[in-house]
Amino acid sequence: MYSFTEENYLKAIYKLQERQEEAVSTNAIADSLNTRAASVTDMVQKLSGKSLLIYEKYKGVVLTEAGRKVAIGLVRKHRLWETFLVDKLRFTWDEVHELAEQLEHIKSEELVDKLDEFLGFPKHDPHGDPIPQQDGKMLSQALILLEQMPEKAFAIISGVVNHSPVFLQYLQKQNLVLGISVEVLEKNAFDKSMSIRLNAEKEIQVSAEVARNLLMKV
Amino acid sequence: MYSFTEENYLKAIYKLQERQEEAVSTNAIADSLNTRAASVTDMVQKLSGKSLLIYEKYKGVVLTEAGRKVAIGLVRKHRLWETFLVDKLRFTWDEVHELAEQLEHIKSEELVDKLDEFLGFPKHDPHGDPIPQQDGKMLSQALILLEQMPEKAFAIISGVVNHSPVFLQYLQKQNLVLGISVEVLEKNAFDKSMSIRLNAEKEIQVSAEVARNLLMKV
DNA sequence: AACAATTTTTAGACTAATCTAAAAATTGTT
DNA sequence: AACAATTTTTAGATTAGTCTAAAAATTGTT
Ligand SMILES: [Mn+2]
Ligand SMILES: [Mn+2]
Ligand SMILES: [Mn+2]
Ligand SMILES: [Mn+2]
Repeated sequence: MYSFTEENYLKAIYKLQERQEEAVSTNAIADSLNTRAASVTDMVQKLSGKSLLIYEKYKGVVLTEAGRKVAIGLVRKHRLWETFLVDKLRFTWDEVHELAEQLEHIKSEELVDKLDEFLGFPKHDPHGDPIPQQDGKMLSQALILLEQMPEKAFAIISGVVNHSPVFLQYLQKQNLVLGISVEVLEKNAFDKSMSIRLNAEKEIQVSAEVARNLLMKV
Repeated sequence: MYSFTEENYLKAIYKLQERQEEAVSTNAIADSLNTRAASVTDMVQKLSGKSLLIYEKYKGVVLTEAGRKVAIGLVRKHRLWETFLVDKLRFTWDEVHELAEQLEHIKSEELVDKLDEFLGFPKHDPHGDPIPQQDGKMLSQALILLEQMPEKAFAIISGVVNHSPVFLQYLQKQNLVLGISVEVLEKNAFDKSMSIRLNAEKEIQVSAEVARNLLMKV
């Protein structure tokens, strides 16, 4: 078993690696974990010794298959717990991330699998992120940003880029939640704000900042 | 907030204090936490500095009201999580203790209260132990041991003294589970074993060891 | 190619929690 | 009351994870 701290490093590296193809830098890891580069160097040397990642001095790190497996297991647990908190305990989607950060470190394969079953094998968490299955696979839909949609196009709100509570609370208040259908009425060339219609009913304005943080399924 | 380790010490001291009136000894704590007396001395000095217990050199420790509150909070979380695992996730009563040992350290008042509500405010955990409420109070029924019951008496199985998985599995197999009504048919003077009837139906034999580990509600 | 800026590593120190071994205090027995 | 046995505390070390400051390597710019 891996320590709480080791697990957090592996998940952070996995998330950084997700976007880019290159090795993950020491500073990038330090930033994402709110720690110092020196601490990161120590830890990646330790994780390298356990064959969870490949580390070359001054070259950054890449997870091994073993490291990736651990990280995906953590993502699976994190997203299942978030789903439990929202679907069963009636937390709102802006309240669950920090709790899931704790719960994802509970050690038990059986627990996570039974939780998965109890929740009805959900495919997505409360933020629209895909939930990895037992075998580590997860379905990734092709989503586009709201800002990329042309006028007159239709799509369904299916995810968020920014996961901050303040953004999620704003979306909730505007009823910009998962599953809502959106029609683009007008794109303002000046400030990139948009007029959109929700569920063929209410018409609202959203800023460019909002438009570039909403993921849509066409 | 208190560390994982501090919490474990507080709960262990609380449990040891429950039975006896006197101060809890260093060795008793060391035994119950599988650690060394020297480590216990260090930690109780630290907890004393935080006013969670009263420590006098060579005299043992007693929890303060603050320390007691923390410990009861942990017991509440432990027993609610056990109830969740059995009632919702379909674990058996012999499987949940170790998992609850992890889950009881998740930090969130709101989570435990919502879990309580989700479970329908249960009064007892899967082993018959009372679940403390938000205010720290818990109802304690007067229970007696099966071995103390006279012949021809009736009572309901309401708790266990020994919580070990092997004992719980044995009880399950014999259908000696919570809620079953028991009639004492005969007490064997030689080996203290007993003949009992379950739910006015099946008749079985239980050893003295079993009889002194089953708690009954008259 | 040389130098400056940035990134990364190393060296050394700190904290929380633990241990062993030895010293000190308490308890039990004669 | 004296001494032995037991319990508890102290002293000093260890491990995981972290930090700051300084050294080393890499990258960017002229
Ligand atoms: Mn999250
Ligand atoms: Mn999420
Ligand atoms: Mn338990
Ligand atoms: Mn229990």
